[in-house]
Amino acid sequence: MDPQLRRGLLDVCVLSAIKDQDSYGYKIIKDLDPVLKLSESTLYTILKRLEDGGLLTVRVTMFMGRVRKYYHITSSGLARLEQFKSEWKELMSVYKFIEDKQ
Amino acid sequence: MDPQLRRGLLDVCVLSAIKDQDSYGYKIIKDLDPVLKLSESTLYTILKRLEDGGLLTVRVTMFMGRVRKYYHITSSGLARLEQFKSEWKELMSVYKFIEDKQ
DNA sequence: ATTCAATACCTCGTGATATGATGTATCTCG
DNA sequence: CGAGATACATCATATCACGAGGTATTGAAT
Repeated sequence: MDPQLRRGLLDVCVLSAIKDQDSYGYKIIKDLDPVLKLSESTLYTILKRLEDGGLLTVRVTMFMGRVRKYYHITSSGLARLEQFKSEWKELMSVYKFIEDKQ
Repeated sequence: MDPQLRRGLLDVCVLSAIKDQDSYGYKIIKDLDPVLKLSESTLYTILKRLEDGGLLTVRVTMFMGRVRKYYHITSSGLARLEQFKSEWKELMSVYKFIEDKQ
């Protein structure tokens, strides 16, 4: 897929992945893999940005001797997902314009 | 609209705007305005990139004492629009994933 | 015992990019 | 004459995705 097109979905995809229940980096990548391939460097960049923006919070845990960081969506994160739905409608109308030309 | 989301559409919107008939910068902005607001600096950056990529060609003309550059879509440009349609399907499947979580 | 894959985190540098600010020049209308 | 529309362009900045590379543990296979 066109990288530009991907970008608009990255943040919301990650937020979606932790929406129903808290998750951690490695698992998010595996969960999203069928729908969207993410490298680790990309994901951790996104997670950091979302944390800085207050869209999620982090909880550090230990599991089998390894550090594991659980990410939890905030109300702002949920609002972002909500906002995305309306933005998608705008996007669809732009797409319609392009499609009609074809 | 989320700037990230916009980005994926910029190139194809511009290509769409010149698809049916050659056009020039100032007119492209006016034509796209109802569907997508573009600043001049943004558009000229895009046009330059599309030209460099061989997706369009430029023809310099004079009109009423002013320089006017007409942009013409190439077969690569048309192919890009074609490709966009299939990419949009991929994008829709990602969107479905996000939507289903809501 | 050693090797290798899987799990799990992270940082740094690079290249690509959109955009505001700014500049140049002409035509038209009041 | 002055303002607004027409029409182009460049530069600096900020944002961002991503590959490359790094650290460390567990568990299974050789």
